[in-house]
Amino acid sequence: MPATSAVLSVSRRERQILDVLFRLKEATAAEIQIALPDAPSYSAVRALLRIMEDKGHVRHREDGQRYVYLPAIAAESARRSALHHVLDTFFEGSAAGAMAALIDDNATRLSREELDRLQALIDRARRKA
Amino acid sequence: MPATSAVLSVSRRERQILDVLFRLKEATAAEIQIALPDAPSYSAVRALLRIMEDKGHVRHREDGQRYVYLPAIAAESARRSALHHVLDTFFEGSAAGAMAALIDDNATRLSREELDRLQALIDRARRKA
DNA sequence: CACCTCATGCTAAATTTTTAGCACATCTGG
DNA sequence: CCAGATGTGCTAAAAATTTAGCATGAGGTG
Repeated sequence: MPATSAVLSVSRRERQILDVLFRLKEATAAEIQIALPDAPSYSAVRALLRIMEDKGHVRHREDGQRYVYLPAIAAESARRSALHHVLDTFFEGSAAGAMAALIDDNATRLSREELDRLQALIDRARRKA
Repeated sequence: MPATSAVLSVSRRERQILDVLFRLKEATAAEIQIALPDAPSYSAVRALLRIMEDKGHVRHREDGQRYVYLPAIAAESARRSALHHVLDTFFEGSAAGAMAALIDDNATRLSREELDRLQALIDRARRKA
């Protein structure tokens, strides 16, 4: 269930790494290694990160003497892009369709607070419509 | 912005092909080729499809003498999986958060009918909650 | 200071993906 | 019946991804 950026040119591992970074906001190579499915070697992770930095997919800041990596594209836009991709692929572009699926999904479990919040958003959208 | 199945082991092209198949429901190699970003050769597409069929990612039925390919996993579960992946990656698992993002997104544009439909779903969820 | 740990950068090699191109079968139209 | 389109299967090679492992530097400790 890959689902990351609009960048179609990321390899499987790169995609996984990006996913981890978005989830964690930022992470060291070691942390990424742990978070990765069927974890590759530490060395492999570092190599990947270096390559991805070249390509501009990630960047890093130095903390003491180790590197802490961050996604290079704003979480905001990556998120929008990922959502739209799912919409286009599975819901014929319909946001409403996707939301319906989310609400219906048992695993979702919306709390009363969340429902209120959604309610408010819908009311607002209605006024604009 | 890849976003397909839970199968982490798909390559870039395989993922793209799966995306196309989910979007189109089913397609011939030629149709897939056209729909693919920076289209590869026809021959390449067919080879990929054969490999993916081996791996069990797609299957085909015969129409006359050509093959029409379909995703091997139900759109339903692929969809759920893709949505959850996006949720986990970008919204800390919160469906409500994702929905909020969808509603807020200018590109979304919910019609009055859709709003009504969502409203109904929310009401129903509320009763269950 | 000598040593151990934990970083990094790099290169070279293994593995996977991706591609092209042949050989062969079926259908259609002249 | 033959030629041209279109389909398939397959194999081999090119390209890209992914991996391991070495050399090196900084920090901390007995």
